[in-house]
Amino acid sequence: MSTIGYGKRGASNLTWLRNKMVKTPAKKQSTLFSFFNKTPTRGVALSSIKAVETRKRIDNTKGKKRKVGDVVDITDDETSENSKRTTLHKVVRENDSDKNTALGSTDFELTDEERQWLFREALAANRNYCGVGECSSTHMNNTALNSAQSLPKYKVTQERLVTSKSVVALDIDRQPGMVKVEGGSGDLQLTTTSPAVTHSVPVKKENVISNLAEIAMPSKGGVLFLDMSQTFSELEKESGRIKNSFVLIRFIWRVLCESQDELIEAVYLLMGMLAPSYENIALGVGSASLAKIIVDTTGSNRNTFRALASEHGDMGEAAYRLAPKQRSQMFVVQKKALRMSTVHSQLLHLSKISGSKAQSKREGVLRKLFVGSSPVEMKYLVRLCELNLRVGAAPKTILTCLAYSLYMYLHLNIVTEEEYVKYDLNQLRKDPDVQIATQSLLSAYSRCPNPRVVLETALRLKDIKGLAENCPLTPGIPVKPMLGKPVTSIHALMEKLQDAMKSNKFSADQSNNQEKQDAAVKYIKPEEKAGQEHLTAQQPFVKVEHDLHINTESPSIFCCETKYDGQRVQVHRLSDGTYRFFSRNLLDNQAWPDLIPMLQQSAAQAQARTSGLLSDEVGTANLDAKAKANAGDESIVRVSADAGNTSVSFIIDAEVVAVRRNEKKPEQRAILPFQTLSTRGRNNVEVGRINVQVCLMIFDIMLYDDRALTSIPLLGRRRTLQRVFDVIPGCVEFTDSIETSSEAEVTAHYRKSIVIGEGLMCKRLTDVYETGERGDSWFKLKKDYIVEADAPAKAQPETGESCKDGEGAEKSLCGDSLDLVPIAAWRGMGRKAKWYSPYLLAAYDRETGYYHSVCKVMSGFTDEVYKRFHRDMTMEGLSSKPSDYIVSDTFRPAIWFPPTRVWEIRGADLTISPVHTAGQGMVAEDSNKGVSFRFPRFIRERAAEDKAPEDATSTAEVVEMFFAQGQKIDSGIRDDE
DNA sequence: GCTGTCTGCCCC
DNA sequence: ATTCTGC
DNA sequence: GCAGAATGGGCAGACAGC
Repeated sequence: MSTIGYGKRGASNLTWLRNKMVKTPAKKQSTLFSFFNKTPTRGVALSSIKAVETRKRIDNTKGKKRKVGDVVDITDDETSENSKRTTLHKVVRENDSDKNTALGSTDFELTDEERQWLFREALAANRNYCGVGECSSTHMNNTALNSAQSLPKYKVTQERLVTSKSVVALDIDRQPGMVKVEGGSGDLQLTTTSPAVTHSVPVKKENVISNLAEIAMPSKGGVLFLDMSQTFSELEKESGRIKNSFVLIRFIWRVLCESQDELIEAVYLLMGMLAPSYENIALGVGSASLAKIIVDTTGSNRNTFRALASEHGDMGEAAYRLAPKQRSQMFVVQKKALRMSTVHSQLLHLSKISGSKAQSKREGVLRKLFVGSSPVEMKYLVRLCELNLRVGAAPKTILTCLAYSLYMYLHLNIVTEEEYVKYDLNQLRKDPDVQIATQSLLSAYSRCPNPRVVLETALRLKDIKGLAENCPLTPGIPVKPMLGKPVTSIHALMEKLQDAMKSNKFSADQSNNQEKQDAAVKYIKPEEKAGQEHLTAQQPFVKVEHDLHINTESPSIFCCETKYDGQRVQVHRLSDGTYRFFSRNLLDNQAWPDLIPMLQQSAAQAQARTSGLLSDEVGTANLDAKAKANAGDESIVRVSADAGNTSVSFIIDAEVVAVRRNEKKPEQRAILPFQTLSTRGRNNVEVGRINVQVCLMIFDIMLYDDRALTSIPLLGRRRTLQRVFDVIPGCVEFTDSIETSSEAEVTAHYRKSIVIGEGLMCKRLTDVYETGERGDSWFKLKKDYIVEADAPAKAQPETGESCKDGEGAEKSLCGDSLDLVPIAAWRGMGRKAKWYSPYLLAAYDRETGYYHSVCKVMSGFTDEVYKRFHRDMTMEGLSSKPSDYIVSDTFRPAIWFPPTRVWEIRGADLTISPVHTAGQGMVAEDSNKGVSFRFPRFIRERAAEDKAPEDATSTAEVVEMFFAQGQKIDSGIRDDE
């Protein structure tokens, strides 16, 4: 008997065999083949053992005339034992009344080519679409049963099984509920267990496959999803970034050479994406439905799956382990090799499913994919569905590797294996030319985050180094926003800014670059005295002129802006006058139609002001009245348009905040908390029914009138901004900012900013807008980052207590922390699978003696601390929830703890919580809502003698603190004038 | 039509 | 959002 | 210092199920 199934095979075996294969001349491969049959490599072992039993039985039947139902093995040629020729015998029902199954008898041999191919397939382990073999009827039935049962919820009616001895091809066709027999004899009857549907599949003559190669070989070559899955697998095993990047480079290079038509899909999948983010693709498949589908398609059950997923901290791994590995033992199972483009299009298809029964339709699509995949493929299909590959290579790494691969392919013209292996990738890494190419691609992507555009541009131009220039900023396509880096004290901030000045970015090189990149802007290098290391605060150091005639000179080194607690938006106005809004993560954001007339007004006023055309109509426009108009109402647009050309394109960076702006008394106008903003509708927002008013706080401009401003310094961009927009109080404003070089002024602005907003942003005025994230020249300072010792006002006596506001005391300049009791925990996922994560924390109600949950924490623990807590607290663990713990019953932690510890937890704000129970009923009218903690993180464990659980922050204190900050927010009136 | 559950390259 | 880890 | 990973609170929206 020879059976080639598929299954997990040790890498060493696989490699060894593969090498053997490559090095063995074709003639000898038949020998190898039989060796393979008898060698219990993992995954074939089971079949091999059974093969022995089978062979014995066959020996007993020798000499008898074969009848239908007899077992004929695939053995070495019976007539010449030594020749090792392999024959497949097919014995089928002759004389069968059922015409569908009367097939006649066919014997055929494997050609060398076919055998070789089969061998390869077997070696490829999970390229599973080929399994050849036959066995005793008992064995066959069992195997068939197993095979079929491993399909989603099928069971096989045994007595109607195909009668042995045939090459049967099952084409599952990735159709749940559809199993098609393409060859063989008899009926294959499969019954689904849920729902109860029976498929009786007659084996038709026309489906008999006479040429094994025909069925077994993939329709075309190229790089398959299997190859991709194995690449992922390799990445996960290794931790070295460089080593892994070589694996990726090779893979992408292979795709370039062998499957270029699928390159884009491949790159998307590698990046864990399906489309540019601004296309707002969402699969609608989360962990719950994924779990269900995995359970279904592996024929497993919920508890087994859960246990496995929890043990490994990974649903993909659980799927991998549950996926049937012996599926094709007795069949030649042909499933079309899963192609990367198929995976991509099927997943994309998921996102397009909506409406009633959407869930089951999505499950159907996924089932098809899963059933048609091998374990490794399944593992990464699961990960892809989670859009979280976690193989240590996120989009940026992929893009870097893509640049290398493209470089090798396009610039070095490496297109064959021989050429490839000759190349030293380590050498390549150091090549300045390659580095330029890499930077160029990354830069292109950050300005045009659309893999398809970048790739197609590269392939069209056959060039990567010039990619950046050929992927310009485009209104309508979001750019990656600059992000701020947290700093923990004003002192640290000043140091960073000074350091930044020393490593002066204003080298001659850069200014040349800027001139090249942006012809519209002329940058004049600051005059430098010979030998001067860096510029001092006293001298004007930036001067930018461009054709907006903005004179920008400033003695200041940096600017400080209030950081508002709202939502980041990138606003684009296209030259046709349409507006688009993008979120921080570059999603197309439909939530702000009411901003359109405001911006239009602001731009029109500015235009009128600067061109001296300010009309009364524009100047006195009652925006509040107009803002209530529908977005489609052109009144404002028309009025503004009269004032000048307001369809000039722009891209600006801003924060949307919720405001109360329509109050008559100015002191009642206010910026509202983030939680209020978040209650606004998200899509199909109708201007007339908006319940939360918003104000746009603008702070940067990246493009104006189709000219990129990203390469001019912040100072120039700020001046441009102030020129092309007018403030409309409560609607469009600039962030409250100062330009300064003095620590005292920074501190003063910080004090102001933590009242108005959530902190301070500090930026060097010399910095260009570096789309993408690598330029960390923006710093953010928030109250809760600041540690006590570094607080600007050293008003707090050193008590060892956390930095908390005392009653009546002046507000401290550092954030809140709570002393909470860990009462439960879940098991971590991924790299935290060995530990508890997150922990559930509670405050103590001193009146009732109950513990009420406040938040979960997963941040702030080092691995060591995780280890220690896991070790110690497992022993303390309780199997069920103590009755004095008041927590939402939707929480199902893995373990509960007695109240023995107190942890200091730091966070930003206290929020009204629909799930946490501390202060329940005391903070929101007519509701049972409690209080929770935003951005919680673990700081340290308090010594038992220092603080007992009963001394932890009480629920009453939590409520008190909530109201204390609430007052602050409500009274935080903007200084409108 | 109401409620509960799940999802989100969600927003922070 | 925050934070830690490996490179 | 970067890149990656693992998670926090809480909202609207979309479905499923009654």
